[in-house]
Amino acid sequence: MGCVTSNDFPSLGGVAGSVGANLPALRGHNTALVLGLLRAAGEAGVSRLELAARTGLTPQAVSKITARLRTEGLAAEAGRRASTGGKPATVLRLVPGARHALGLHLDRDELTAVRVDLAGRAVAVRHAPLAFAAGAEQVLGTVEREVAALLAEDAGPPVLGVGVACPGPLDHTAGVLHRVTGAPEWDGFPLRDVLAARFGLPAVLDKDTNAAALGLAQGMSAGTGSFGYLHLGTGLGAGLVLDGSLYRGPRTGAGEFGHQIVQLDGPRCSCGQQGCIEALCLAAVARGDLPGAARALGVGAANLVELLDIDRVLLGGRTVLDHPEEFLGGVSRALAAQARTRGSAGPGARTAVSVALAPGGARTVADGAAELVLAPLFGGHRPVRQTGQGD
Amino acid sequence: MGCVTSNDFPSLGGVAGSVGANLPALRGHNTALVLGLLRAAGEAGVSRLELAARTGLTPQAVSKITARLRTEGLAAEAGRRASTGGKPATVLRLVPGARHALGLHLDRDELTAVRVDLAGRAVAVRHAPLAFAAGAEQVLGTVEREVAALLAEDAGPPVLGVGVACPGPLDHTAGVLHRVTGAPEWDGFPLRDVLAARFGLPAVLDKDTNAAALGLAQGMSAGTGSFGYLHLGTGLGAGLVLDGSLYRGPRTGAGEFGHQIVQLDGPRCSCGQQGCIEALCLAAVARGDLPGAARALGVGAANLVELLDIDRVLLGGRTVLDHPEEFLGGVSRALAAQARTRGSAGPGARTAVSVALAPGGARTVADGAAELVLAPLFGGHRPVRQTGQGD
DNA sequence: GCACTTAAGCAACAGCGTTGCTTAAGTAGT
DNA sequence: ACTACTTAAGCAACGCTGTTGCTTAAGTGC
Repeated sequence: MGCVTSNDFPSLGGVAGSVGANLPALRGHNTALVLGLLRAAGEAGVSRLELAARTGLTPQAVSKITARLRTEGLAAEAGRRASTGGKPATVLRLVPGARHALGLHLDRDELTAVRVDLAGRAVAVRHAPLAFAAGAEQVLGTVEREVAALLAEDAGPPVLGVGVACPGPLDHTAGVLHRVTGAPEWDGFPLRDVLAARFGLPAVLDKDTNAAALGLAQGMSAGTGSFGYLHLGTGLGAGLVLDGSLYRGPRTGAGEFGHQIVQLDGPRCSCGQQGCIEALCLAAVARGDLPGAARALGVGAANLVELLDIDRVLLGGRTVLDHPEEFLGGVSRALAAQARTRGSAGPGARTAVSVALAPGGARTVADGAAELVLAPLFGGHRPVRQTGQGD
Repeated sequence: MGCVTSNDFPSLGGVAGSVGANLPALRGHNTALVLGLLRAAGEAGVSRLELAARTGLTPQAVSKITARLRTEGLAAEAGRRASTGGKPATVLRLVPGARHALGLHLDRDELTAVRVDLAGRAVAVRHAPLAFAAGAEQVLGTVEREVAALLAEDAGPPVLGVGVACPGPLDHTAGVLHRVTGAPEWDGFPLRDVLAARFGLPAVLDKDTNAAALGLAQGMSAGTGSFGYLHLGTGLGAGLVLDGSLYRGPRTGAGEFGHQIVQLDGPRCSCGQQGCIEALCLAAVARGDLPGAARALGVGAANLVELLDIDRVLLGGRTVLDHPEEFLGGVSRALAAQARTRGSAGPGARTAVSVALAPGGARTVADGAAELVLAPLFGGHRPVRQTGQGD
């Protein structure tokens, strides 16, 4: 019988149900894979043979793919490696400046807009005050002005699209906002399509925490692996990257970390429930009890680690950035305490999950928003089952 | 029997990076997709044109694929639909009896072994007492006897492999057990490879909760979607199906639901921490306070729903099965309370997540273990990039 | 300077889904 | 009955994919 194995191709996201694959899809998959490896290699570059080894494709296939990428200007040769006894390998690198993407971070009181290259590095950054609650027209005006400024950069490469990150809740698939706290008139606003129409560019909408997590995922070495990004600002939310890809949940509702209940019958939260992490954290911060806030956050992080087996916890958001030491310390203490309870011998033992501040500081979300546009180019690094070579 | 070797069940994780796809992979993907749709259609069957519409492939491609499946005996024609103005459609159905798979549930005191067909229906079931803590040789002897009995079925179809479900922790990728509570000698035991060698069949090892969740995922209508399976027996664990595929985490550690902390400074748990759901639940059950136990479980379920945006919660395990009404009621009350706090107007509104007992009763895990073998055949229903792309 | 090793490309090839057309098998109108 | 139309499905040719076999390029080591 023929081999009946499943092979997954990376998702473009939002597609309902499973979809068959044809030759263009195959080609796109492999191209994205190679581009992703080129990107991950960064300045150091990769040789064709290394690409072949990592993708499982034949060297000849890699040669064909990289030749296409070079003619499109996305990749270039960049010197040679030292010989290892034979012809020295030619190093290939991504050409970061071949394309750009825009990232918008619409926060409650500020807009951050970035123009990034294919490596995800910002080549232009703009800030502007914003009154998100002031209504659509005013906000759209500000957005349009800042984006126009970024697009006006003289003779830059093609811009692939605009990634837009907002506070939730919203629907990533439909590109529609839901009832933003304190700004009811946005409920149901099709922000993605409106912006796409105004700029004549593809647009992607996602929650700020999701965008940040996606951007941070790019920075991590392993394409696979799981981590959580915890964002403590005016509220508390999380972005989850599971097995190397952003998990949004069926309704873009995943990552509502703030209203995890960690204290039965605890203090009342603004959401109506009792004992939510967010309520505990914000109350502690308000009364100047940073260790208490950090501890509440740490317990939530420990729960997250326990439930999802994640490798790493990254912290961000204004409140965290205002007091980085306290929060890092509190969370890592909570995770260390948790790790101590999981036996310390045998192959099942694991050390405490590492905690760190999310790199990028105040620009984490905007950079991540641009990544919403870039990520599909690079295949999302999802593990794919190896081929079942015919009989 | 062709290509069904242990190579067909590669460790899905652990692979370094992503893998390229070639023509056999493409073919395997589409074949699995079609097989999955045939399975989902069940007795009713599907026409070729419907398959084409759902996969996005051309009718001609579907004809070729289904022709291959028919010659392999995996699919068959089964009558015709009523005409809708033209030639009536030919109905295709999966031939469930074409292959079988075995599922083993090794619990602490009992072994359940099933032989299932391609539809996942049990065609033979065996039970045997087991002393998991009594050591490897004794357990393996019992397993071998029961499996031999199942394999001896006269002239059955080829058996694709053996799925093995155990209490955690363990490593699905390596097929190795970790320190099972109360049975330290199992720590590091390569159960998967030992069983594969003894039976001469591919074997897959996973946690009982994961196996159960995988099996339950098969039963659900939508191939995509997320749900959680909560298992309350001697311990408390969870199996997570996210976006239609089982989430195990990097170290098969996901789903450690029992030690989610929901009460800061709560009662001490056997794990060393305080306020774990498991501790609260078990203590409540021990003192006959079923509503209290159900409430603790409900709060945990609500946290799960909030964090992962899941569609559905399924309950199982002995303790739940002993008092189904109490737990169903308690958990659904907790979820309803949570839903009330999320505004009730606008497109973002969602009704309370549905709660139900996991179908299958005491055989949920064993059936799911068999599904560990079957699932790769059917493609896992993962969303896949749409065709075309181009530049 | 010869043998060897490693890198990469050229050309022919097998196999995938697609396209264009044909055949099969019904319904609906006259 | 007969034609026209609709829908389902197969046959044959095709374009394009990654693969295979071989050749060329460019180093190292004795």
